[in-house]
Amino acid sequence: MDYNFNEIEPKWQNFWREHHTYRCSIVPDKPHYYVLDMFPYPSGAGLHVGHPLGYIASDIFARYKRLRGFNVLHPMGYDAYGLPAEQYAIQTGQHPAITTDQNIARYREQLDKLGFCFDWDREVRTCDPQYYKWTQWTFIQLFNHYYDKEQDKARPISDLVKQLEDGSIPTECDKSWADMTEGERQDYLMNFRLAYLADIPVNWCPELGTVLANDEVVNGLSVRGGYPVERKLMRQWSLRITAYAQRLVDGLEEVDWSESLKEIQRNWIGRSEGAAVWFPLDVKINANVLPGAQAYIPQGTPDPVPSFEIFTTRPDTIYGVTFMVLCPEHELIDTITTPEQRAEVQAYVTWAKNRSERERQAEVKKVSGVFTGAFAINPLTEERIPIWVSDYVLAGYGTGAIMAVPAHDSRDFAFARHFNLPIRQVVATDPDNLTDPDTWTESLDSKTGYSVNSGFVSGMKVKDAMKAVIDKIETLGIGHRTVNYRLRDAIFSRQRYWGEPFPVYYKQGRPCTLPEECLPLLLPEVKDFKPTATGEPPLGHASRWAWDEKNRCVVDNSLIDDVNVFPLELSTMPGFAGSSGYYLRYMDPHNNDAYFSPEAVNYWQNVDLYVGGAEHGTGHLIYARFWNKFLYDLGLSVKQEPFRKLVNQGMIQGRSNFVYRSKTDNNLYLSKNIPGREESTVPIHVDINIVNNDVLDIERFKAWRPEFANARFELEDGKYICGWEIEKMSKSMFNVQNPDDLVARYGADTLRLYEMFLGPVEQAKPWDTNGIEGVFRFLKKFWKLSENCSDIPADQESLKLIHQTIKKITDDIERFSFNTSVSTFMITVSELLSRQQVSSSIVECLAILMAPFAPHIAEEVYHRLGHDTSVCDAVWPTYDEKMLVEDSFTYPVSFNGKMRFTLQLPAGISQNDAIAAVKADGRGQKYLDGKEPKRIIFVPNKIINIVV
RNA sequence: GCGGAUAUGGCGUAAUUGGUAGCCGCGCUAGACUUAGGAUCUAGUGGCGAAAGCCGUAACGGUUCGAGUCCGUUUAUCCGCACCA
Repeated sequence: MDYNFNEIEPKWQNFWREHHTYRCSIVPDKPHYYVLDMFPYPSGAGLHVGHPLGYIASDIFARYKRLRGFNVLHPMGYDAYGLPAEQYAIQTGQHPAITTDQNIARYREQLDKLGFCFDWDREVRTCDPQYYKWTQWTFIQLFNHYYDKEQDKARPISDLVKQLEDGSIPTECDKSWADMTEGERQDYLMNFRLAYLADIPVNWCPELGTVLANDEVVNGLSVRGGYPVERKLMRQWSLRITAYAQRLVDGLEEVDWSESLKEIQRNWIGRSEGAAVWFPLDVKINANVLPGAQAYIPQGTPDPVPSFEIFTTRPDTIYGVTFMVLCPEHELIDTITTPEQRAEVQAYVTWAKNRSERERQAEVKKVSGVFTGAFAINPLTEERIPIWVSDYVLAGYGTGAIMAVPAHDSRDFAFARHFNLPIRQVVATDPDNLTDPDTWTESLDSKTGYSVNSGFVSGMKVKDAMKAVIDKIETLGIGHRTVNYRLRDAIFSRQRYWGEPFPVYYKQGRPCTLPEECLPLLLPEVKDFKPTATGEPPLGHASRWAWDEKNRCVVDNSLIDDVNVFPLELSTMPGFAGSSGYYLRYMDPHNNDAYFSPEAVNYWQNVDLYVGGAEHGTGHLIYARFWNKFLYDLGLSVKQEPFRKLVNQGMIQGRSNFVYRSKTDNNLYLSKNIPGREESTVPIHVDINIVNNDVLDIERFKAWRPEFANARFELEDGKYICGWEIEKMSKSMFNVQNPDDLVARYGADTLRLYEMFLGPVEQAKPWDTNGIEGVFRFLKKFWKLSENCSDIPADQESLKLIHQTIKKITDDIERFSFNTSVSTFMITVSELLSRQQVSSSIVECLAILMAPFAPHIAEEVYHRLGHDTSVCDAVWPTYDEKMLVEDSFTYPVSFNGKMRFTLQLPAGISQNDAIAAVKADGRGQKYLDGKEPKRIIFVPNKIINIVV
């Protein structure tokens, strides 16, 4: 009988479904293992062969772990909120929920065909109210907690209020807690809540009446429509992820992730050590009447001095400061600008504030700025330093103000050159050979060398000078050691429809959260998915979107009276909200009383293996770690890090095919290798489905599109050979390979095996359908082997082979080397097939080894060998070291490091005996040429090398 | 610019610890079987050479008895960040 995957695969998929083979539950005394895939956004395009790559790898590992006796949690779900469905709704009126359901159904169908061992009883969808109830719940907790820097953890905001009330901590502003009104107190607390409202600059497009993401804006115009976009401050929810910056850096030490991904996260968080230094202003006014300036009391002076704070990573260069720079948003600007400079400064600030992020980034090299007319005093040298404003200083980092040391910072250098400001060298690699900085073409940014022209630190190494200057600054009380992070708080509001509604209503303009018992707050129906005419988010269209505080329910907007009934928040949460905690929900997905039960989280602990794309390095993987750490502080999750081991599957690129159309004759196509083809033709993408091994199916090509119907061809050897190139897999390049087609032609087992055979999981690699025949042939061979085996005891040779195979496959799976596993299977099966007879015990063992990779055929073979339980519940075979011992070894014999011939010798041979054997061998005599070896390197069971 | 990764036949790749470079598969060549082959099987397949042999893991240099593997310099490609003081 032939290998009939069409019959086998649906049969076992049904069996697994009916027997709930992949359902899992807590088994207290059984070791557990949690294998997770990053859940997909169900796009309308369905899966292409690139998507399942990671799922196949994790499926193999999950099945392997189960065979090794672990209780395996391997769930799947959908990241179902998102923009494409909403965009589609705007265009067609189709409700995103319907589109999403359809896409999920299609995804599920495609996934089911591949034979994954997901426990679908645990499926979650981020748009399901029973799921997003907990997303909203977490938001409320974030709102109701602050970060206690002393205890280094989140604590209830009520604890902070208590401390403010009893005066154990003072307020960080002019007014005391007791003097504040209730409203002022709420505003004050907003500075501490982990979810908080703040005015954030956004890309506002008046014409579209909506907020646009950075990549929806190009050159100050909207991508859609090309309308002008302006920067506008809008009140947005943010998450105070920066409070966790240090813990997010530290946590990377304890996870098993690729070094490159850890590095991406470290860079993103951007920890840098340095000093905060107060620079006094050269003005003779009281600090209290200088908005933006703060008073500090220098040692020895009783009077407070108005001053501003800067951050620097190079305190050692403080003697080289020749100007100061404030960011355009700095609140000191208005205060200190002199009347003569006012007009110019105001014009610059307005211009700078209106530039989009993108414009700013595009013109990084362009220097711009303006002098305020004001001066600061260098606290160490007492020099008067001019204060400038420039947008190369960023508002969101440090204090938005810097000391500029043009000799040793390339940005300051460019600025100084542009505005003709002095450049003073204070660091030199060779202090005895100083050159004139005016002749420099670039600054000396390196931290190696010695301080020069730097008062008491002159002559010190840079590293020592840094420490010395900070110590001095701290002694003088004008600054301190500090750490800054590049990481920004995460903006959590989206002016969109298809996302989680905030469980928030506004009482006299101040946010209140819904009672937890009232969750979920359901996403309301709207008649239009676009922003409202007044520029409000789509939820502004909802007529029933008000909160009745008394009756604790959503009511009609007409009832809003600001006494009992209040307006609800109109923004929705971003995509990363729902994906930040889904791995925890999988542990206990049907719990209606809690996010997840303590029993569940105490059993499963964390994700042991997480598989997904590296593109989430600075998004999801940071947010999820933050989310988890917050839940950890709350005592809910039990591990600081959610994902212990992480594997990034590489992208599968497309392999495009081209035909070559003559430049002079639109109906003439030249085969690839025809001389002169390159100059006389243009390449045109051709659908890879009508090309086989780069040979074009001419009839199908003519039928493909009307413009090719009358095509004529110049062939080579009677064939039309197409060109090819590796590109991104995309519809427009006609190089998308749909897995369904391949499953129909070869079966899921073949596809699974082939995707793994392609190369290392982590590596990016091109898809080439041509090779799939090889693994298909292999499965057919394995099938044949299973049919030809007989119930006889296994011979020694076969036992040795199968034990070698067990060892190799086990090692390979443990180190995620699935491509080499497939090749091992091929070798073993070919070898067994060449035998006269094969014991069915050998085949059974092989079936178990193959079960993680090709579960359908393995299940079929396993049952045919007489089992009536699933191969999933078999026991992973173990190998016996004794079976692997060889009694001889084929030595490569080298002379002067060059391998000359091989010699089979007994395994335990001594060096002397081995050399004697070489000398006795005719070939050995030839290379020795009568001479005595100068040196002999003999590594048992490795190599013999003779130096003559 | 900064950070990270990668580079091996016509193609995807293998060589886990410094020890026979090219396993396995595709493709290609020849042959067998066949009415036929886009089925199956057998043999061959890094380059040069008639052979002996020589050369060969992006390039150059180094360490070593021995380097794809370690070190240095360079080049190319990919990814991330990008005025973060």
